[in-house]
Amino acid sequence: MTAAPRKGNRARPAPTLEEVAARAGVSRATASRVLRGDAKASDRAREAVLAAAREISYVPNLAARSLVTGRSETVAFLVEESEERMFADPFFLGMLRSAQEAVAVAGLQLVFTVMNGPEDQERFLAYAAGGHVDGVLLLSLHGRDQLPQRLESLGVPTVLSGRPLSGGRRLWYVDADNVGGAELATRHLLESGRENVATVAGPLDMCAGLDRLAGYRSAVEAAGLGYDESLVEVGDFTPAGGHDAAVRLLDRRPDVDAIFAASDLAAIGVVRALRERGRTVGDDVAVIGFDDIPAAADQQPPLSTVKQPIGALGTAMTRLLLDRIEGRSGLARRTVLPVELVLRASA
Amino acid sequence: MTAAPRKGNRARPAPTLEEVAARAGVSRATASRVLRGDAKASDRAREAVLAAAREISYVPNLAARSLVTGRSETVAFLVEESEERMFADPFFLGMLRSAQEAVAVAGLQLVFTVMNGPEDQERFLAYAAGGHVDGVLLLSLHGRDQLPQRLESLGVPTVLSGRPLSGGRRLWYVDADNVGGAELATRHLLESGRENVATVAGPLDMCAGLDRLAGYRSAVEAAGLGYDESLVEVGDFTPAGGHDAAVRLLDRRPDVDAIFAASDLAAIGVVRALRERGRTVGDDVAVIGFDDIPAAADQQPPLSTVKQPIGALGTAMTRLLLDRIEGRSGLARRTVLPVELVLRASA
DNA sequence: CCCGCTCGTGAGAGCGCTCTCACAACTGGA
DNA sequence: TCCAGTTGTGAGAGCGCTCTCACGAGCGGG
Repeated sequence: MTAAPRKGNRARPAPTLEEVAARAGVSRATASRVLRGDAKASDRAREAVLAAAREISYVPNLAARSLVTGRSETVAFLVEESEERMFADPFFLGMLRSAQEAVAVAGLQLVFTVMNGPEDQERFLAYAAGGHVDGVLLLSLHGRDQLPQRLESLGVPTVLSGRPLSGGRRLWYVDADNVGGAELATRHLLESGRENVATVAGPLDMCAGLDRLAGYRSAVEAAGLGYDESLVEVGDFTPAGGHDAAVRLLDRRPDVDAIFAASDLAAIGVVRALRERGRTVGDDVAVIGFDDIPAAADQQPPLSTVKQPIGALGTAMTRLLLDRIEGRSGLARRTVLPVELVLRASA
Repeated sequence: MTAAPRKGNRARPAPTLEEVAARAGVSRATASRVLRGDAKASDRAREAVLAAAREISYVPNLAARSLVTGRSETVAFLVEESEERMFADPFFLGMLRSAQEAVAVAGLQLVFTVMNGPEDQERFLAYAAGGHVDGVLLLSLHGRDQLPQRLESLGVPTVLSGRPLSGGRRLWYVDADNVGGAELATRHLLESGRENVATVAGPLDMCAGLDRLAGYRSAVEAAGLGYDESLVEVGDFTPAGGHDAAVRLLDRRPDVDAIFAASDLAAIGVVRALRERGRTVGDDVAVIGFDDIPAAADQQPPLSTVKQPIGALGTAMTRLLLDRIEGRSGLARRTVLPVELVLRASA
């Protein structure tokens, strides 16, 4: 480490509350009260303090405040994905956007972190538990990762996007109705006369992947068809993963006439694979995705999909976290938002 | 304010350095030295402290550390745009991504803020000057906004994306060669035999808009053609703005046979307007954009453009800011990265 | 054997704020 | 007139850490 100057390159040290108080002719306590907007302060004192603060461009030192209040007025938005995936997936971006908006409305700040490996996790844990954030919004938890449990046990309130694979009873989360949405899509395909309705599932180490597969299965069985494993191919939530899964699926079952893909991104890959095989999307093979990302409507043909309320999801997560931080009681640990089927030309 | 519990919902108060020291049988000073990785500490002390810390799950309180070091190990990524624009523009997203990566590599955290109005600005100023961030990356500064100057004067090192309209001598920034890129594009259009080369300029309250217009003008004049205002229409960096500007342009000058748009997003709007008028893009009217966002290559026809090194821009900004924070000397206040012409079917 | 080292250590002074507590200065009802 | 209640204020004790400084132990060279 070089001999870095403290506190930026500021010419003189930042003014302190002490100086404001002295200038206003009151005590530190009174100055603090006024500056925090505490009701009990005389008008005379208030004006003097405010004027003094303005005159010397006083800005309260947040670290000092934080030290005593135990609050940082900051929450973290943490994504367990590569930067690549984070920025390629409109779902994550939509969540980031709505979380950022909701946090700003509440007057807090958002720390945005992308987590790639275990060492990132340790670093983040130290950061969060160190008191630089009041809570964590956690997206894309994989497998049985114990991160949320560890955060909670260190006293950091955490809200997940999506039901976790383990610890679902004790953790807090907001989710879309993945099972219901997958049922909706699959049932529609079945009812529109398709005979061999396949699915390109999402990653099975994530609850969204499992739930959407469960919804598919449930709809198939409800139609009295029996669950046929040869119609199920596991992919992931990316176009490449969807494409490859569709290729494997078509090799095995060329008679497929409908595919429910576990995400729109995967569906885009599925459509590409179908084209490569000379199949017509919509007509020959119906395709339904999941998410309703903006690009879905721009596909050729426009992609039918299960619309997730992405903005509402992000807002709900953030509100829940903020309410927990505020110590509000009577909050539900789990919130499940409804989804809806959006039919376009692809199905 | 409700009576919120301090420090989350933690059962017992977080362990302090004091407790680690007691458990390890050393002083607070020694424990601190070990935990910070300070060289001078005996192996015996080191092991004892590390073991004690592990046993009681000690995590240093960052607010306390911050209070004495004056550093927060956090930088802000601030965009002066609406959430809408921030998330619709791949340029901003690319900058966010590369900044986030570079900051993480350095072991710091990123606070992500979108600023919509003047009151947001005041709030951010208080936050930044309050010591919760060590520096600011500022994007999309409009007009003669004095925010960077104010930040600097409060001791917060700031690095801008793009040369500011005012204060360019004293502020720090990283920019692409906007003038050169616009010249490149315009010259190419001229040299490929186009006679009425128009431009849909960017917003003129931003340096990128002005510089790209200046580059266009310089190329036109270098070709001995004289600057014709009827071939210039001001738009903004959005598809809608580009579309509307192109419509006005085509109304006025139906003889236009080439358009240089100040951004790819604007170019997409221009192409749409051209189509609506029954003009063929590439053939009838050549179009070149600016930025080389991923969507440029996916357009029909693929869009020629001036490629900005978005990732390198974000990385350079971040490195510069971190170097300033570290107090490194001999840093250049301005960095201008080269651009290149990418030719596709649209020109 | 003593001097001047280096090296690890601990005591203690803050960093700038909030918050509790005690107190003085007023109120108004008996 | 007195006493309870209210209201604004200041003194002072931390919050948990880092960092300076002084000190004692250990060392080799004169």
